[in-house]
Amino acid sequence: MKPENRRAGRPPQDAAHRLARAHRILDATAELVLRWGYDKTTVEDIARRAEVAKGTIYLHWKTREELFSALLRRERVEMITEVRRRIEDGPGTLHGLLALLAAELLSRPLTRASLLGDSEVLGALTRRKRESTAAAELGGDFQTYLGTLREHGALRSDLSPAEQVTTLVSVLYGFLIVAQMMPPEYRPSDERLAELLADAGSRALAPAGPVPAGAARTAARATLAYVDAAVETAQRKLRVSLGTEESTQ
Amino acid sequence: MKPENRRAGRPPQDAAHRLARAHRILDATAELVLRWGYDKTTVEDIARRAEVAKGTIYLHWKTREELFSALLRRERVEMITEVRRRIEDGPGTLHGLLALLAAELLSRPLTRASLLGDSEVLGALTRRKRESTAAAELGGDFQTYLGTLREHGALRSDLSPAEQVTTLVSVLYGFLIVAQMMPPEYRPSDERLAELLADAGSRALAPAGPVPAGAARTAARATLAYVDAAVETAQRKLRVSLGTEESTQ
DNA sequence: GAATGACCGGATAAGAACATACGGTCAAAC
DNA sequence: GTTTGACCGTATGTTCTTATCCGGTCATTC
Repeated sequence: MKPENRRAGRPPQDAAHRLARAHRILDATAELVLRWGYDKTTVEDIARRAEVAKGTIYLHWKTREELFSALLRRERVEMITEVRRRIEDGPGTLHGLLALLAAELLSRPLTRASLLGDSEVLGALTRRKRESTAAAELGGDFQTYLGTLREHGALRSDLSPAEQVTTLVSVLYGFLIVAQMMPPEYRPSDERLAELLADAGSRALAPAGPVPAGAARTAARATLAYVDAAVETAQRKLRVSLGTEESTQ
Repeated sequence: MKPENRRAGRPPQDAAHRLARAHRILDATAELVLRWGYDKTTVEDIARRAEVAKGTIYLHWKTREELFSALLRRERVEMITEVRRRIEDGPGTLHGLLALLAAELLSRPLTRASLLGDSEVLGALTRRKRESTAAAELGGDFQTYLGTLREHGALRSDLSPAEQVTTLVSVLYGFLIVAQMMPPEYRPSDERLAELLADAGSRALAPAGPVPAGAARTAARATLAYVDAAVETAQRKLRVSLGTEESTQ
């Protein structure tokens, strides 16, 4: 309506520009959500901060919710990629993997909030579908990973695969939630917490007898393979959320 | 006002009758809270069901909240007493203690709700003072118990006492909360869950090397002593809540 | 004294009427 | 074809007012 539109339309915008713009929008979203929380962050706020029109956001995502889903998925990619990068320095054990995962989870407010169902930050988004939560998105590959470790004697064999997953998830959640509830003066540092968590988790699944020769090497390979797969999965889901790739289902 | 009072006043009521009546009121409270939840259960409902007048309840407790506190404390006494009874059949290990505690917690709706902060059942009571929650009421003795085990080589010594408590509390919470979140078809049975929990908890604190000779016997004695102390503590707090004993502080 | 239940007042809910905000659309501008 | 932002309808607050409820008290009864 207004004739003095600053600049409507024009440069056809190639794919690279489109992608950069999507990330700019996600940057703005992350910043505002961390400051005000999901409930109080409006699409218009985001548009203003990303310096695009509101309608432009809807050229990328069909609904507000899909926008936030993309944000969480991008965070998840960053997290698991960082784990992938740092795991090469370590021994490639379950213990090491848990410690890295915990440390990364603790240092990323959005991912942590999404995992813990922190309604302070994520508001109504928390109460939504639990299926597509971080646990579920990375959980599928995880069970097969544990299965591999078990087959090679790197894990105890008297728990079913499902029970092993339950055990690890419980330990993970337990430490994160309890730490959050503790008064700060009693709370261990994030590094120490990651260590305690990894310790408890790996001990819970440690094999009864001595580890077979060569199991360490096999385990390290399986761990790396799992993390690689998890990175791949996370990236694929992110590409779907960014419209870079069609959803295959 | 009404002249046709069924029967006001009379039998001076000795202490035994008083106590029996207090328990009748608590019975009624438990039943109604389990059915309707804390928020929806009124003092008048309770009075009606316990067949006393509303004012009579205030002869026992100064406020509604103190009444519920008494209820939770009574539950806690029953729980820990049952643990005390059943632990004599077992080996008196930390593993055995955890398994019994978990099993009892899982089978007692009110205690479980109070521990998990289940606002479905306990409503506003959940959001109140976290200090006097089950964890805190039994936690003091617990840390000294773990200290004893550690001194005798029955626990690893590379975690501080506080870290040991944090670890066990995290494992306990984690299993209970995660189980509650799982879809029922994946959830292990309560017995199995208690077993997994006890396994994870005891392994997390297991000593590095072999257990010193005689440590098992010492540990069993310490475990029994702890449970006895916990029973004693719980009973004392209950007596305070029932007006049987003055609060000493 | 002991027990009762009518009664009190503050808190909370229910309802109505109104205002605002926000997710999502689309005709117009380039 | 791309981008925009005014516009739409609904969902969500806000501000009153009114009604009900319920924790706690206490004069009355035995």
